[in-house]
Amino acid sequence: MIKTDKHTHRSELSRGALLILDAAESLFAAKDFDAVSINEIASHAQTSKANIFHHFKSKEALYISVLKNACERSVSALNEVNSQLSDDPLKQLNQFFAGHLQAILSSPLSTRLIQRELLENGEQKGKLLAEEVFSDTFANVVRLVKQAQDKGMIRQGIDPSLLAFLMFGANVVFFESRSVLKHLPDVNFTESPEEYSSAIFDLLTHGFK
Amino acid sequence: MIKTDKHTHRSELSRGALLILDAAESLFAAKDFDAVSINEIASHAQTSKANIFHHFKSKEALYISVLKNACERSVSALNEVNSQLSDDPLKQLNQFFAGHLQAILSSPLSTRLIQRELLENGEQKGKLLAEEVFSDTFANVVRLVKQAQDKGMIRQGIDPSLLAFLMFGANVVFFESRSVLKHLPDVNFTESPEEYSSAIFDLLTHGFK
DNA sequence: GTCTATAGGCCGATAGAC
DNA sequence: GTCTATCGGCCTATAGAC
Repeated sequence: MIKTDKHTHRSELSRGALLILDAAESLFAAKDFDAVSINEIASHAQTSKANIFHHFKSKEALYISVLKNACERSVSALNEVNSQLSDDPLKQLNQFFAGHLQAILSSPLSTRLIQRELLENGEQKGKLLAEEVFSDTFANVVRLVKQAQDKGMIRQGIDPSLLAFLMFGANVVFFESRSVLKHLPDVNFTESPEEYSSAIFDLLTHGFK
Repeated sequence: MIKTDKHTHRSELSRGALLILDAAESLFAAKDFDAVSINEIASHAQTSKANIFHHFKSKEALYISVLKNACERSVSALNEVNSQLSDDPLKQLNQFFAGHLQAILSSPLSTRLIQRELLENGEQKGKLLAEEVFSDTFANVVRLVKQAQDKGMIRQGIDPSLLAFLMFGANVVFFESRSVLKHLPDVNFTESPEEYSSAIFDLLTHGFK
């Protein structure tokens, strides 16, 4: 766990602090840590700079609160996806894959925050992110793959973690690349995540051969 | 083209300027634009702050020089990969895929720079990046897929650009995720890009079924 | 809890000597 | 081309009134 002496969960924060947290989230999601000033957050939250330092002991502490919140929201969104699955392991996999992409796209702020954290601080905080954010969901998908494998619906030669990784990866890359994808000729799937999901899943299922 | 009144190609730069450029590249690759100060670049290049402003008209101009250089190096590395291919379209695809991952991993500085540029400025500069960096290489791979499709080696239902995208994406995500991947249990492919390449290509070829 | 005012530091960029 | 010295500005963070 990250250690912070102040409250970090939304439920423990006062109303004023929540406004600050939300303003900070949208700004930290849009721009790098250093590119966001406390003044800017203050004016977005319609309060004063000093008041931010009253609620959060430093700029970094505020950032960490924002990040933890985003991680929690992200994890719980994925748990929700995980809880609404059918019985057929293959269908489960398909549903999870589509749901994951939807979750990513419907909370672009959290996604961007985590993505940047991975890019800038991955080498230091990779372990933390692995354990607190990705581990459970990833393990669940790996388990799904293994179940399907046991029932003969996925061939034995497949490495479950590799398939799981590629499924997550396909979604993440879609999110990351949209801004450039839409300017490439002959790319038709940018505007339709559902089509993308089902086309990728079909490709992974049957291969291109 | 980005317009810059100063020289931006390495060959046009003096020795002093090159030292600055290299120092700047390693720092800009490691940290965000705002997190790198001219003072820091100066001390890494063993020169003075003022001298940097003598060679580059602003911090941003220096950053753009660094970025353009990285893009050019990245493009030419991929062209090299593209030029060493066999006749069989499918083998070509496989070779390109493996070569692309190798190229990414062997120039992590350029890769990180471009990745960050996409993350931070993708919405504005997505078109520029698409046209100047990704377009040609992407088109080449799409063409490879179509050739293989014409020869019946890839089934007709496959969208060539989708397959090409997933191949690039699989490599990019591998690069991005290594710092967290290596902390996930049951993931064995992190340390071996070659294994990863061939396993993914096999998965894409035959599917998991 | 919220404010104004300000401390103290580092920033990008410039002037001008050599 | 390279340097030292310096400017004006914005930054995080704090002091202290209300």
